[in-house]
Amino acid sequence: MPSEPSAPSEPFPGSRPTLEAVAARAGVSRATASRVVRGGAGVREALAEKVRGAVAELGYVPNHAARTLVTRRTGAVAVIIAEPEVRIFSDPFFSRQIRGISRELSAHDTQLVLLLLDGPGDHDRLARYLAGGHADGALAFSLHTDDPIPAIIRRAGMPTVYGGRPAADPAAVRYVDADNRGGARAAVRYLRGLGRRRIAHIAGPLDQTSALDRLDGYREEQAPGADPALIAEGAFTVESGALAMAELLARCPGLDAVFAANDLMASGALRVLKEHGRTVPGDVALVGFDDMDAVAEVTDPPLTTVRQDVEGMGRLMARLLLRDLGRARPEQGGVRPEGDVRPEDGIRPEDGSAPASVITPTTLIRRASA
Amino acid sequence: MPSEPSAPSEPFPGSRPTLEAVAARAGVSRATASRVVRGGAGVREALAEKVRGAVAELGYVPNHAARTLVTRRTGAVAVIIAEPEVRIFSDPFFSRQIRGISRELSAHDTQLVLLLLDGPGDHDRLARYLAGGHADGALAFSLHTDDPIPAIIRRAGMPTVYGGRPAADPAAVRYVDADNRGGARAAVRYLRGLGRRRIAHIAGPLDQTSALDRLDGYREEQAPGADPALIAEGAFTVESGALAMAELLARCPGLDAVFAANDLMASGALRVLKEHGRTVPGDVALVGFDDMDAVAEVTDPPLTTVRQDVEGMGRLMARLLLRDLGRARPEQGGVRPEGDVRPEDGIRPEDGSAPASVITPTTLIRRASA
DNA sequence: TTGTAAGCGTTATCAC
DNA sequence: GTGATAACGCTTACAA
Repeated sequence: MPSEPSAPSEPFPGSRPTLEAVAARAGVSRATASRVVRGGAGVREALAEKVRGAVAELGYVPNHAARTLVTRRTGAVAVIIAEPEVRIFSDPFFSRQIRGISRELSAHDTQLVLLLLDGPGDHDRLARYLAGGHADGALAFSLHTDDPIPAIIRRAGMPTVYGGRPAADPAAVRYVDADNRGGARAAVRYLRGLGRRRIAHIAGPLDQTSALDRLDGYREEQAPGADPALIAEGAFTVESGALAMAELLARCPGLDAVFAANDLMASGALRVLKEHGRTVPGDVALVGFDDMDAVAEVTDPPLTTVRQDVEGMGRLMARLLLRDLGRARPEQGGVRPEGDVRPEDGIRPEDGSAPASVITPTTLIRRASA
Repeated sequence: MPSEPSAPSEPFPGSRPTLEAVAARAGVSRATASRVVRGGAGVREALAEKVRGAVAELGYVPNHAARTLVTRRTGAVAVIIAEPEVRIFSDPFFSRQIRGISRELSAHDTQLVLLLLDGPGDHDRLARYLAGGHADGALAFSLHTDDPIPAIIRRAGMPTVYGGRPAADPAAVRYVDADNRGGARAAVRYLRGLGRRRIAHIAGPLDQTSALDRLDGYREEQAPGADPALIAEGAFTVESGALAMAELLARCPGLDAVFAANDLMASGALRVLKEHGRTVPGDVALVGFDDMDAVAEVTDPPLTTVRQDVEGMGRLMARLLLRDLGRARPEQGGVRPEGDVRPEDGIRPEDGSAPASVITPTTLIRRASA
């Protein structure tokens, strides 16, 4: 005997209506009801209409667990963020990226499960989570050279896209990164165009590829044989920028420009420059990186800086992953093999090898500091 | 005939081992294997040991969907953030709160599903999501007076805790909020203690309770009959703060202090004060709110401001919700009825009525601007 | 096109 | 204590 002879037109308090109830209500089999709920291909319109009616009256919503159990697809993507450093949350970088990711995922009815790892203790949890089949794919941010997380993810064997080029074996994975090197070059070139000749650099922590790439870009635009004393390493924080600046002033009192690897460090540098009686941009021109508006627009003077489209990068990460999951966006037109990502989205890395990673462009934003 | 006669000692490539396989391997029934996997109460130690061995050898991880299907518990909590305004992501407020939430949830093996709503178009998606039984409870941030989201959540009928006091019917829901009024009072009191007498206020958008409460606090500490022209409304952004400051200077050139409802507006105000030739804190003392370090430590001079423990508030939200879900933390000691939240965590609202909401304390952080 | 029925991997209710 | 066995709600061959 099938469930209720006649389902109530209002959803039950507590237990939600099942497909069985919808089928009964519409006078069809569960199979047909299921077909209609999933798009209705191959069902006579008359019946489909009845089923849709029943769905509406009953307020039916598919049970996700049941569906996942049989399809083996969760409709969810894990976003993995390791945060050994507090820094991550004192700048809006991740927020922005996540917003881009979220937008793209929800456009494809995919849920975002956020995994914030607090330290090595959480690695087990991550492994268990991925193994448990909670998510169909993963988006991860590669932070440090020696991060064990990529290995854990690889072991889980699910499609993954990284945010930022991983330090280890970047050719083996898919990633989306800003054109850090190009952005740095543009910054230095701009300073040179201003007539500056003794351009210092405050680098980020050199176990992160973004910091390394910016340093590389800086070096490439320097006059050959430039003084290595013009480079100081910071940690992407305000304080470290201040420290580095003090060090640079001591070593090279004659510097007339500074390119800092991010805005936070630039703001620290700015403070120290003022304390030492240097005017900005008069005595020293200053350029940052990130265009983190909460900082760059707030300093005095506001920072000239290199902008990266963080939200766009997030969207791109999600899009790449969805493609791997076989859920490329339909409204985007036909999906060309390896072609979902259009030229405007970024620049392909030279190698052009298997996992098509994407490098997104940066722009120099002129404000008052240089 | 049951599945494999003898399971392989290495996990299959592709399909993961099931409980059935573990049971077979250990020579017990599926029921017993299940008991062990879930804690092993009521199973002879010898057998339990065998099962644990099989689990380890096979690399067994429970299938989440199957478990959810029968227990009707997902082990996930939805975190709902509406972001009509870009502001949300240009300040680290949500990032911090989410980190607190994440920490508490993962300590209880609960997943965080992030729902970022991009506008009214996403309301359907939210309703469907909640109805689909993806999550056991919800954490939401109430942003505006007329937000329809609370109604949607209520209709879904799941335990919910709000971040920030909702404008509508706050007594009907559980929430965690900072002591905005108290913080504002402390700020103004401090300015008065400095000998300032014409203290202006740059309020936040008055359709948010946080802005309202800060305004109330300001008013309460003002000398009775203070000039209402000393109040200007902003929008929690740098630019709006600048605009408000210009307006205030025009209306009340004699002002000697400003209390801004957040740091971003304070920084905008600071810029305008300088442009008008006023020194800070010499001519005008300035106090912000939030202690958003990326801003408060970066301005010149750094901001004196009111700090709220955002991460702690996030943790508290999660803890309250977990309690409602019957998953109060064990290591916290016995769970007293309505008593999981200790006094140090915050101040109970006066009413003391049913949904025990929590108000967390604020602290004045002295820097150079006042 | 539509219906029947066999799972999907667990948990939970019983007997034993 | 332990083991059959019936759900849980859905998708999907396979038949009709």
